[in-house]
Amino acid sequence: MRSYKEIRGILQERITSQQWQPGDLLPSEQALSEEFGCTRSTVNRAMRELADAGLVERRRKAGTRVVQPKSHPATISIPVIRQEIENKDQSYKYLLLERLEALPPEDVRTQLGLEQNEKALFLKSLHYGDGIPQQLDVRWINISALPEASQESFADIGPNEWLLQRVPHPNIEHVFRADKATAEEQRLLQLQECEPVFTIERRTWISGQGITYVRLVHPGSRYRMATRSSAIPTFN
Amino acid sequence: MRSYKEIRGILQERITSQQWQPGDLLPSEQALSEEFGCTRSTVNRAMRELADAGLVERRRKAGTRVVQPKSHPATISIPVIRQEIENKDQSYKYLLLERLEALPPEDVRTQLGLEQNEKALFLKSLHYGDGIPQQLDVRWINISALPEASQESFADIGPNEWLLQRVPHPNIEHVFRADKATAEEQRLLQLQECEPVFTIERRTWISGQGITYVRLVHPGSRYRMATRSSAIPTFN
DNA sequence: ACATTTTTTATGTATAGACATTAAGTGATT
DNA sequence: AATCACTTAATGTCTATACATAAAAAATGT
Repeated sequence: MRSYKEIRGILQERITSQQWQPGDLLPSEQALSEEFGCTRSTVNRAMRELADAGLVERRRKAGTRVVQPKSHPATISIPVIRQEIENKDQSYKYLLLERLEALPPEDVRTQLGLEQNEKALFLKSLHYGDGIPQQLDVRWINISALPEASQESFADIGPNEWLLQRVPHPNIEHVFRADKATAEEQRLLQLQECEPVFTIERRTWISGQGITYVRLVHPGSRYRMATRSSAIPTFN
Repeated sequence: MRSYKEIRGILQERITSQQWQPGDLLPSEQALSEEFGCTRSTVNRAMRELADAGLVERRRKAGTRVVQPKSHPATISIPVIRQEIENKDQSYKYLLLERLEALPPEDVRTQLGLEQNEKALFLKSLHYGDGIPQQLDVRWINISALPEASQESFADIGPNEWLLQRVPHPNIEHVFRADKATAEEQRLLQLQECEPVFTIERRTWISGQGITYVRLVHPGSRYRMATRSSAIPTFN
């Protein structure tokens, strides 16, 4: 008797080995359940997970087809910078550079969904690994959504970490860029002439309400973002 | 009667609203099935999908707990550059700069898993949008794994696109970086002084056998990588 | 007090069966 | 040939039930 995992593995193998090619129709759940000697439910779960993984597409009545991918998937996990530094066995240091409540610029205001004259919390902080600057965090926080932020000094904990604890499961949008460093960035991050920065721009919100808008700026020579391993699963 | 999607939505709401906080134990499937008036299977599916999404962690006997996230997830889809250009309604042009079979450098050799004196196919190509260079593709292909590549001129189709069709579902590993441009990159991509490049490094393989190793080099000022929308689902 | 065994319990998986939903295919009608 | 309604086939979901498995908790023995 075959488990859904075994079946999923067999089907995946037939697809990646191109025994079944993009566009090809897979046998119906009915047919496969007979082939594998199990119920349709079991096959259903196997095929559903392959669909979740993007290997096949399923449509009622039309059946299940192997997908012709049009792009390469990549899933990234962006840890809090302290984690990243400590994982490299470096000493972590955090420095708050600026903290004030002010009217954000227009673009940030709309990103956070604030009123015309609503103030937000502005934070600028720097994170070191072994005494070398690794990340500049320039951030606006919506204090209407998070009044506790006004009470927090951020002297001892980075805003990223603080927010991750306080608002654990927001919606997120990221933009990644390679930028020329501004003069300030060059000074703060101790960059060499012409050294670029790797920028992560992040916007988070919960049910339509903006939480934070941040630019995480990294020295190009000291930062890389990598996908854990393979994109195609590798399930469990 | 509630569907697993409704239940999943209700549980998700209770988590994101922090009615259930990180570390909290959720009610058992049994208890929830009574609350929602359905069978345990239905609750199981709802909770399982929340676990897949990373919102909760489940362990036999111990139950289901809300996760305290330690990082921000981001899933990216990297389309073939032609798609990306045409989606912006720009005219696409492709130019093959170099094509030769040669011994790859040591690091590439190990990445592809080649023998000491095994040759590989080297390709260098440039992709334009509206006449402006957008991507430089510098690539090695394992011709032992893909003998057809030797027969392909790559005069009319980019290697990325060709490979996506030929090897649709490989394993993938990505590294993203902000780099200083080399002199050659500066010339080919028509970069300004000090303009950085956004580099995507990709390694693909199937069942241990290396397929390709590539550096996709983009002008920093003309490239951004973005996550589609939210990281936390947004399911179906 | 500590280690070992047993019990218990929540999740994990499978089954057999039912009905729902979607959309492809078919055939009749215009 | 185009449009309509009807049939049908494949996936989608749910139920009720059973047994498996992992690990926490309790009971037992030393």
